[in-house]
Amino acid sequence: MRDTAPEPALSTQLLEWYDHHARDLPWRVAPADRQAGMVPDPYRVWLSEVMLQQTTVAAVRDYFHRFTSRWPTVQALAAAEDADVMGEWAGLGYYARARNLLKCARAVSADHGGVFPLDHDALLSLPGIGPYTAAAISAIAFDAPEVVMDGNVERVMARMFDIHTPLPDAKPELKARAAELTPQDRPGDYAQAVMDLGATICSPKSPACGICPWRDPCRARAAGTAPELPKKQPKKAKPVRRGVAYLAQRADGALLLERRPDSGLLGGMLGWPGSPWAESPAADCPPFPADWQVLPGEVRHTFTHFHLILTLKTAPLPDGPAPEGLLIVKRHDFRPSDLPTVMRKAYDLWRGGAE
DNA sequence: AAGCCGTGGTG
DNA sequence: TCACCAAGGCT
Repeated sequence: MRDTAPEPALSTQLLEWYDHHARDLPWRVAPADRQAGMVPDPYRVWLSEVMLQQTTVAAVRDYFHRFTSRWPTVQALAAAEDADVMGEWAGLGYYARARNLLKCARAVSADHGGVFPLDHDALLSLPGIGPYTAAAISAIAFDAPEVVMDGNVERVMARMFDIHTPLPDAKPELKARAAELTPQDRPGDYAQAVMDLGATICSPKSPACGICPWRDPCRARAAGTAPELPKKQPKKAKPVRRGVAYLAQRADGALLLERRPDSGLLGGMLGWPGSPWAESPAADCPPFPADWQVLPGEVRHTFTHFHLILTLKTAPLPDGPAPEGLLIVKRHDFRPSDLPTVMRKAYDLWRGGAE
């Protein structure tokens, strides 16, 4: 079957390019080392792939180092406290990934003896591991000939075969094309090679077709359509929402925070108590009665599907127990780096004004 | 099964 | 400034 593949040489051309141009990434085994018999650690492959979901290599690097330094194995991660993992993930975004990361580590630890399963369907059933990540782990960690489909591969395939069908309708055809090119030999390196190609040369805006290892066979390059592919459905405009956040500090420096519910926006993360975020003017619903002072300035932040303008109010926090559902965090237990970015911006604006 | 879910870099 | 974009998964 592989012998009748229409373009048997293409994967080889790409692998030759990868052998010389593979990026040096902390979770990666270099092609020369891999061919010398070195094997990637599935834990590191899994952790990196989850972090890389919808996230750039540049943003992931430091997080990956901190996580692997603090939790070197999946068992160590499985034994971690929820709040510690959410705190380490703070700033990276898509916080459901962190919650599922812990669930997955605990499932691997409890149900699979601390070893990531080789079986593709077993991987797919784990929390936070979908079609892409299951294929990526199988290919990269186990060198299995899985078809790895992500945004890079979709773009590269759309250009290689000059496919103008808009996403997501084009997905089945793009996957079929990708499957035709996936080799039996070195599928793990091949998967990383296509993604490296998409991230460095076959980039979204201005692809560097002149130095592309696939410039000759690429149909979009020949047609001059590469920069406009893949076509995508237009996206909705983002509405503006407004809200109020309340920053209260006790004389000894302790702060009033909340642990957000596990589901929904910023689920499971620390944050300042506040009003709901709505398109109508922000309601005023302070966590306790006080003479709340409006802070000069405002916090602006853009989420996936709306812009947020946040007004900050401050008041002294009285002694005594925390209001219902809220959390008093002592000065020395509070780390701004535990906060998701919008909450960090609020803290920075407040502290900046205090100095 | 479309909508929800973060963030930082880029042009 | 602002829309677009990234090694997607869940519901």
